[in-house]
Amino acid sequence: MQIAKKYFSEGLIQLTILLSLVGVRVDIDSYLTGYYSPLAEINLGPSSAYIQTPFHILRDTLDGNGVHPKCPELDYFFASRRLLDEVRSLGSPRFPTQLNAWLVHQVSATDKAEHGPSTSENTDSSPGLEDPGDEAGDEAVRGRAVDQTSPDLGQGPGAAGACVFPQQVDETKVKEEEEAVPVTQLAHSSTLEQENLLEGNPTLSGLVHHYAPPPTSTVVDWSNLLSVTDLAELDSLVNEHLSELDSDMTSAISQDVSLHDATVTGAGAFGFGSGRAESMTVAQQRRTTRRLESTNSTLSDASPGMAVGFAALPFASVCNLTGNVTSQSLLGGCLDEAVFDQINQLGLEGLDTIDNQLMNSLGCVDSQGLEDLDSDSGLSLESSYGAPVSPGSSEMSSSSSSYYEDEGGATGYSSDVDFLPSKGIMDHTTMWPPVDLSENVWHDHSYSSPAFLNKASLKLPQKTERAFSDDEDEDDDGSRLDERELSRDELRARSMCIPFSVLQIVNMPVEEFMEILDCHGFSPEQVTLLRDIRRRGKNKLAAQNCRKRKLDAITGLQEEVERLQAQRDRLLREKRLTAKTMGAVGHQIKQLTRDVLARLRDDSGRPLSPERFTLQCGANGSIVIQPIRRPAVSTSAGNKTDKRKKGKKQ
DNA sequence: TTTGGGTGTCATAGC
DNA sequence: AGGCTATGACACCCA
Repeated sequence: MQIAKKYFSEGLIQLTILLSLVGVRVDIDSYLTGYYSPLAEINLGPSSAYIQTPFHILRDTLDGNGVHPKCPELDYFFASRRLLDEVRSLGSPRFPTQLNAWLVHQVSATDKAEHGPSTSENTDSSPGLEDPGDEAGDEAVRGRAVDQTSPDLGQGPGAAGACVFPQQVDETKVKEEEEAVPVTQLAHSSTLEQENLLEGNPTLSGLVHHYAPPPTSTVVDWSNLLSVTDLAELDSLVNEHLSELDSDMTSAISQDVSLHDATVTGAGAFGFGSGRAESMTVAQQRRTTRRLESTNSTLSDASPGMAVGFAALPFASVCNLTGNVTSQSLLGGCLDEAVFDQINQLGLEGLDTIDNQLMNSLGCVDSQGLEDLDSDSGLSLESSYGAPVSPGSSEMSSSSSSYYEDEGGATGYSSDVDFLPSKGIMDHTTMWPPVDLSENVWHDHSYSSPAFLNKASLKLPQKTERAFSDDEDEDDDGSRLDERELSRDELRARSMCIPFSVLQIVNMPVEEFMEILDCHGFSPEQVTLLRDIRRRGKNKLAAQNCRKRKLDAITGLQEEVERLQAQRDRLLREKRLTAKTMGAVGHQIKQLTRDVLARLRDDSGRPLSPERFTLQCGANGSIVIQPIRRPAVSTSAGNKTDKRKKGKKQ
């Protein structure tokens, strides 16, 4: 046996070198020499191989081949990188693979002498695995497992037995913490070696691939799945709930089989990888393909019917529906309803996201509206309507000369001439200063169109034209045009001998307006008219502004509605896809759980019944085998409680 | 004749 | 207290 171990060790090293040279990640030293759990790698941040080393990029490029494959840092990197690839390729908990290796370890440590063939051999029902080549491969795995086992591994989980039941938790807890990482590494290493050995060995690879259907389309779709880009949010969410799950794992009764390699790392890997998933190279896709095949190989080696490959097919096919798959489909780290709770909370998060986006979008509208509301200027027509300055603005009011500008005031509809000037009154127009007569901008509907600034394009109400045409047919065209443009207030002002235009009255500062009222000796009627003209003029502009803002708000809301509808449709599609994916993952997890439990043995050597036990995964990677609580127990307890309550009532 | 949009004006609230 | 702004409501005009 020592010769066989030595043979396999040396051969493994050589094979590792060869595989590394051709780009296949094989890491033995990382698990034999150091504590480099992927969780620690992630937590350590820059020290993490996944983060710090650029080899994961260089490795996939031609330039990356320049890195020596036996570089120690590369080994560390390959350890985490391989784990990430495994998780990425599987998209589900890796515990079958790891537990498979763990069982190998168990057999090699304790039960080999008693049971002879390894557990994997016992569980192998595939006829192909009965092939001598497979026996050799299995033996190789066993040999490596034994060979790589450090002295303290003999006291590891294998020595502790297949299952650690609750009463053994206290005794083994400390030991588990100390030995979890090495055991995990051993498990991973052995499993990986098995995979890589299968890949590197044509015979074994062919055998395994015989049982692991590697549909190319599925693999490619899986790669597409990994190129999902909308996973960051889900990853963060899942990470949070993984920590919550960790706190809930109060009854750890099994060995730490480092499922966190698949769970936490998986979440972290997708969290990190989602951002750059789009840039996944062809080499990565090929590697992913190879990983998936090797994963299938491993599980097919154990139980073809329960192989992950079969279970992953619907999952991958579901994920094939679109590339926009949420990360729940890729997590698979939680084995219980927490996954679906995360999905549920994902929906809430999504709603929150929608709400936030909606609020942000509405906030823009509101802010704009508030800006308008808070604006001292009642007019914001400067940019929209060609009005140079808001007449009602404080800035405008502070400028004593600005109201003489040619401002596009709204034309009052002079058609409603209830105060038509008489001929005598019209004579007062000669008393007006020339500047007033030259300012025909009163009637300018520049609010609606800047073109109204052009007098030639003025469009006067027919009624106005008709009204003035009755009185001023004999006037020349120029003066008649001026009269046509007079608003009702302008006519009133003229009739009241007020030597100011409406525009002046409206736009002059309040101080100046008050001074005019006080110093010009106007009669009370004239003062009232001046105040009314000013009030109506300002209110007219305010109404124009108000309507403009209303139209803008309506337009903005319509655009917002369209955008939200599109977003809603997209989220609904994602929701449906996520539900399908999670259903497939749940099914897969159930299958894998049954597979794992079928491989485990209790103290009497009988396989654990899936009906009696279940697997729970903690955020720290620990796998807990928990007995299923019978509903009848709780029911009976509930009945007892009810009886007690009834007794108390009686 | 009806209808919808545009506009001015009034009333009112709030600043 | 008075002015200003915003806005709803109303009336009118017009295509």
